[in-house]
Amino acid sequence: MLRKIEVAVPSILDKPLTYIWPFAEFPKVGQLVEVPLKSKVTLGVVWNTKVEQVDTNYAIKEVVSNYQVYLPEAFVTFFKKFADYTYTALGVLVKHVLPKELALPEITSAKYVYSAPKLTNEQAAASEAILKTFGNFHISLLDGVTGSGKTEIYLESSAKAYENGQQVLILLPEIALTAQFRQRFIEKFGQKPLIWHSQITAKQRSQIWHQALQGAPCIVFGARSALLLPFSNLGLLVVDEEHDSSYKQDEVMLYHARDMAILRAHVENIPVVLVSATPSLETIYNAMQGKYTHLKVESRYGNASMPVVNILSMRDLKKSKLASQWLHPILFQEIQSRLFCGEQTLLFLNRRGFAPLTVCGGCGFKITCKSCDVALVQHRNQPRLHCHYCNFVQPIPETCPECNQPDLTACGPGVERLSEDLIRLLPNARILSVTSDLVNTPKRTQEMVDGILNNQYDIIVGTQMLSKGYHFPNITLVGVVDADMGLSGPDLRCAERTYQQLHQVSGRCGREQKPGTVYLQTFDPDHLVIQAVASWDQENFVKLELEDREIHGMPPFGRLSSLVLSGSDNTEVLSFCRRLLNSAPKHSSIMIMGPVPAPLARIKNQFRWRFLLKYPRGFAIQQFIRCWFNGISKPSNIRLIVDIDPLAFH
DNA sequence: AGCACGCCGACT
DNA sequence: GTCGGCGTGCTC
Repeated sequence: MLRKIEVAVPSILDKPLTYIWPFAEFPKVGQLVEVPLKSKVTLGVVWNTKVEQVDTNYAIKEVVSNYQVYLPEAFVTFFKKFADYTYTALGVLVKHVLPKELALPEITSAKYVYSAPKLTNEQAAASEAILKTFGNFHISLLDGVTGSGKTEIYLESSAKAYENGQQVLILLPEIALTAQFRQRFIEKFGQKPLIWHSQITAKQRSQIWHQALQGAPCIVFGARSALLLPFSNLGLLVVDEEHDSSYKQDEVMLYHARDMAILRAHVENIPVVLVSATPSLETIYNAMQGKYTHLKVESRYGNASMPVVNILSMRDLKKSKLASQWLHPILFQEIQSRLFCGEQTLLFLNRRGFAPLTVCGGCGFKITCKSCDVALVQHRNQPRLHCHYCNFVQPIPETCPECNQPDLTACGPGVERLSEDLIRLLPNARILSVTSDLVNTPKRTQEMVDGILNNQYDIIVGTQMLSKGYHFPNITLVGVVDADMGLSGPDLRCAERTYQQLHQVSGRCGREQKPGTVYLQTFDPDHLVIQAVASWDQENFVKLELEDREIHGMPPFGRLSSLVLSGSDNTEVLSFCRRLLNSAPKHSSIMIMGPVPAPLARIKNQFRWRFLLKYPRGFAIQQFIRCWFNGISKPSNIRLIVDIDPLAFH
C-alpha cells in the first residue's frame, strides 16, 4: 500500500492536504516537497507522515519531488504555535515562510571581525548580564534613555554569540532604520550585515534564507518578517524599539513581532533582549513582575544631557498677529536663532500632505472619499486630493462640488503646508520635508540621512518617520507642532503611544556636546502626557497609566481580542453580527462587547462592524473563537478578521 | 452560437 | 491566495 502524508501548502486553507508519497526513503516532518495544487505545482512542507484514514471522495495526488531540505524541528514547533496563537490559517503562514521556489543555495558567508568599542561601566554591566543568559530561554529588557548607547550593548552581545558560532537575529521596526544601522555595523564588524525586509532582491532573499537554514553563523538585521526565517542555529534574538507599533501592522497576517520573538526564543531555548527607551506598558509590567530582567542604562553616552522640554500653550494666541500661523512666536524665534548659529531644527508634525481637510466656505461641505468614511487629504507637491485608506486620487476642484461656489478652503497644516510657510518666512533657510510620500525607498532614506548629517539642511519638517532611531548630532532644536494630535481617539493606548512618540522625538536632539531644546505646542498644557514628557517623568506616567488600566481590567492586566466583520451590504453584515452574538458560547470569564461600527465604519466600500472580547490572562481565546465560529456558517461574502491582542482598535 | 467578464467556491 | 467553472449579457 502506498504511504500517504499530509503537506502544508501555500493557500488560505487552515489544514494540510493529503498526498501520496511515491519515494523509497521515508518522509520527515519539515521536509520540503513539491506537490500539485489545482493546476500548478507548488512548494510545500511535510506536516504529518502518519496518515491513518482518509476520505476518498477526492483523488489523492502524488508528491512530485522531494528535496533533502528540512525545516528545523524547533522551527516547525514555532510555526505551529505561531499559527495557533495568532489565529492565522496554516496555508497563509506557509506562504510567508517558504520561498516561491527552491533556488540553489549560493552561500558566501562573510567573516566578521569585531572591533570592540570602549564601553562605559554601565554598558559593560548590561552586556555582562546578557552574556550570562546565553544558552537558555530568558527575557531581558534593555531600558535606557535615548542616546545611551543601547545599540553598542546588543551589538557586543551579538558579536559574542557570533564568536560562539551561533546565529543572531536583530529585529528593527522599520526598513528605514536599516540604512543607518548598516553603516554602524560596517564600522564595528568590517563587513556588511545581512539585511532582510520586503524590498530586498530575490537573490538576497534566497541567500539569507538558505544561510539561515544551514546554520552558518551570521548576524541578520530584519523587519518583522525576518522572524519567519528558518534559522537552525539561533543563539540570540534582539527586538530593538520593542514598543514600536509597526511591529504589528499588516493586513493579511496579524501578529506582534515582539511577542512572536519571545515565543521563538522560548521554543529555541535562547535569550531574547527587548530594547527601548520607552518600553511598552506590557513589557514594563512583566519586568516589574520579575518575569524579565530589567537592565537600566541611566546616562547618555559621552555625558550628553537630556534636552530641556518646554510646553508652549497655543491657547489665547492671536492668530492675526503671528508670523507663522502654525508656530508659536517663541518656537519661531528659536528656529531663527538656530539658523543664525548654523544648527539644525527638527519640526515634527505627524500629518502628510498639505492639509488634512478641504471645506467649502460657502456651504460647509467637507470633501470626503466616496468609498471610505474619511476626509480626503489635500496634497500640493503633486496636486491632488488623496484618500490615505484606499489610495483614491482626484484633482483638487476649483469650486465646491456641492454648491459650486469658488470658496474651497484647506484646513489645518500638514508637512507640505508647514514647509511652504517656512520657505516664505525664512527664504534663506534650506528646508527638507520628510514624509512617506517623498522618502519611500531605502535609497531615498539614505539620501535623506546623508543630507541631514552633511548639514545640507537647516530645518527638517517631518512625520513620525523621523522620530525613531536616528542620530543627528547637529539637531539642537525639536519643535512638536501638534503635541495633542494622538491624544484623542477611541484607542486604549493613545496616551501610551503619544507619550512614547513625544519622548522619542524629544530624544532626537542634544545627542552630543551641544545641548538640545524641545518645544511642545499644545492646547492642553496640563495634560498628564504633556506634563510627563516635559518633566522626563516616565516612572510617574507609567504608574498612573498602569493604575488606570488595572481599574478597567485592560491590558496588561486583562486581555483583548477584536473581531471585525465586513462586507459590501451593511444590513447583511449587521444582521450576521447579531446572529453571531446570539450564538456565542456562554462563558463566565469572557465579556463580548459589540457589535459596534468600527472606528472607520467604511473602507473601500466595505462596511465594518466590530466585537471586542475581554478576558483574563491565560484564557484560551483562540479555542473560544474557533468553537464559536464552528457553530455558525458565515456567508462567504462577509469577511472576518481576528486580531488577538490588538494594538489599536481599527 | 461564440465569447468576454465577473463572481463564487474549492483546492488533497 | 489563485484558479477554473459557470452564469450573465453582449456581439456577430
